[in-house]
Amino acid sequence: MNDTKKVGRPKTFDEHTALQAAVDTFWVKGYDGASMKDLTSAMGINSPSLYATYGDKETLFIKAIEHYMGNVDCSPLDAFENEPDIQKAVYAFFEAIVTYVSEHEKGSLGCFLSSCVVTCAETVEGVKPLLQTAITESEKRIAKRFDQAKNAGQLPKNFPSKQRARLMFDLRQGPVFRARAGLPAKSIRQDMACWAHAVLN
Amino acid sequence: MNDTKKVGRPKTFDEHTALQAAVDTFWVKGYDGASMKDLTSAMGINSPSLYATYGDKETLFIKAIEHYMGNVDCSPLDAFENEPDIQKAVYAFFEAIVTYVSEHEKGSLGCFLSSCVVTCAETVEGVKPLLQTAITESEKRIAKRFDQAKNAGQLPKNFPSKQRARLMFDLRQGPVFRARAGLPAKSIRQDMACWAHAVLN
DNA sequence: GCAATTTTGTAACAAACGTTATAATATTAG
DNA sequence: CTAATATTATAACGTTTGTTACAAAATTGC
Repeated sequence: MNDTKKVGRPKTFDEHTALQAAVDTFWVKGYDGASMKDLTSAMGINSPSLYATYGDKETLFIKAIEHYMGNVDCSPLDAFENEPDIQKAVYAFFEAIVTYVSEHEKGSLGCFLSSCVVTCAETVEGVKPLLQTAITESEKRIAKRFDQAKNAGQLPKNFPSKQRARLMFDLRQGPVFRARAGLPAKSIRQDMACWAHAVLN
Repeated sequence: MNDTKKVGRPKTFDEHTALQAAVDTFWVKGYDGASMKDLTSAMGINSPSLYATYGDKETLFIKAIEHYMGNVDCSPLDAFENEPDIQKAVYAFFEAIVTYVSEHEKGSLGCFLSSCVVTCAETVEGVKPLLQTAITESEKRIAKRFDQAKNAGQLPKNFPSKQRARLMFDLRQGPVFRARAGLPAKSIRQDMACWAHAVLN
């Protein structure tokens, strides 16, 4: 699609890779806590390149959120969707949550949206709508999987898919908070079987 | 206790009131997003008074957290502890949560600890231990109330108080996140009866 | 009333902030 | 090879940041 030959010096960095580095930087330091110097260093580019490619800091932040929402694999949701047995799928979801929030490759803890972006919901324009979209989209994905299980006879026909999807989403925020607070993964994991049980019964 | 007469010009502000204003400012703007000018304006004092009374910004932030943990009434926990019937108490807890996270008097949304402080857990020294204490203390208060209900015969003798306390705490983080994202209180409230049911059964 | 003491308001400080002008560099079109 | 163009790197811009001297103001003890 975008293979039209362009005149001029070619970019020396990959836009998506650099944007991912921005996500990781914001994730650890927060929007206001991450300086442009922090960002350019982590992204491996100079500020003029950053401004030309992504706009100012606020625009970069919005794009980082959109990148996270659209391109980053959410391993807990993936685990939930890919496990055929619904009982095991719910458990796999919570199991994956613990790993996701406490053992992220870049060392950042918790969840980018609920441990970092959330703070500037009231101060950075455009953040709130994105958060709301992230919430509702996640819930839809979960509810869809429940409906599939209902059709497959794995769940009773009156199983309230949407409500249990919201329950699963809300339960998820607990481990996220605990991990960000520095509580060890082991202590968080102890409850996940119980949480899965609460969702299914 | 501290009624020893002191020489010198008397303070023109109340330490606790000003500290509460600092909490509210941090709550809305975050640690890095709140400037010293924001803080002094909200607290109604000049920077030299602030530094003399509370120390630098980081120390003020820690003291604000401690003030919030120790002096601010947590209406959801209060509602939970004061309602004699345990079933109603759990429901009252979640009911109070919705009001607390979406209708705070100063306009700040969510929870100070899980919507604001959490972001700088990795960057501001001393924050993580405080968050961990807040989590475990909350769980202890909830578990204690469950034990009382068990002794009063309102709950079965094998009711897992500590685990359900953690469940209640984790469930709480969902509404906190939703409210901070700007979702209306009405949409959050719809699930609270179900969440209470999940805790009790 | 005078000295001692503590807090106040103003104003300044260096450092760091987000952002951009400028010029050198690396590519393509003709 | 030359002209045109897009991206790079350096360095600077004016603000805002957190923090602190300084002197005026308000109290107590003698």
